[in-house]
Amino acid sequence: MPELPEVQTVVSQLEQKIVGKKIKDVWSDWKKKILPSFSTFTKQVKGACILGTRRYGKHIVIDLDNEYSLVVHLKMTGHFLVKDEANRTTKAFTEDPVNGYIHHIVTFIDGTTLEFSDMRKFGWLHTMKTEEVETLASIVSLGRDALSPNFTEKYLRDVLSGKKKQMIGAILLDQNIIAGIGNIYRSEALFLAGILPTRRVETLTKNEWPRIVPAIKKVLRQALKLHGMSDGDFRDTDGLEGRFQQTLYVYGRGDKPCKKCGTIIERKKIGQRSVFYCPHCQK
DNA sequence: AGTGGCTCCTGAGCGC
DNA sequence: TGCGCTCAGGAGCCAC
Repeated sequence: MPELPEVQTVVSQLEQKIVGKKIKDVWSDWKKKILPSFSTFTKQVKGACILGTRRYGKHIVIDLDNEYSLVVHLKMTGHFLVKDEANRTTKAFTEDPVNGYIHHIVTFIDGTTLEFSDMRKFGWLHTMKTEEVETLASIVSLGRDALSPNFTEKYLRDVLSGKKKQMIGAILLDQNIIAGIGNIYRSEALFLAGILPTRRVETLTKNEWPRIVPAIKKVLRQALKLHGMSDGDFRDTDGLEGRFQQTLYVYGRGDKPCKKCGTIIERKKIGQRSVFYCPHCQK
């Protein structure tokens, strides 16, 4: 569920909230998702201070001042909560069931905690030398970041020149081509671009090509502004929902009328994932 | 090269 | 009421 806008929301909030803090202790009740091991993790982070945060596609990187870094993937339902004396008992933390699946906790010496809630336990944390972060397999293989200036129509055309038979809907999900898009924003971006997800790359016209990259950037920027979307499980570090779901045109709207033309939105599977599209607005 | 299926995991929603 | 089924989904992996 967390895609680029949600992950960037978390990275920005962590930058504001935990940089400079010193780690006192760590705890986990789901150690199999801490790599390379919980004991290594403990040794490498205890006593270190947070230097800063970064994002690679959907990966979160938390750099420490001891030459180690913590790389995190939220996968589907993972999210970070930052709790302190002042906010620990807010309703978002105590009453929202989505925030109640805490499996990992980092405690700072000032009493603040960085907690990782993850209902489905797919998310992972991986400690390594800071200099090794960019060599991690799932990071080194990433395509250009969807919001980076170097993600351009030319880049997309070049990288897709060897993938003419693939469906554009599958392309948008491929992190090794474009980093950051997930199942929600691929449907939304293709709606904005007016292109059916099932279209093969080789059939895209000269009028359609220039619409793809701007549509992707537009939908991601809009979502980022609203702290992402939380139809399901995403929460920001305050435990609060994003607001983008109110602006969805097609995702999750199967059998409902298109907000632009009234045609019934259809749903289909590409791979194992649902894509939603308007058969009238998208060609 | 391009698909399809399985896996990790849990909760929601459904049919009976 | 409660059981069992299916689905949701990021991404790696394997098979055809």
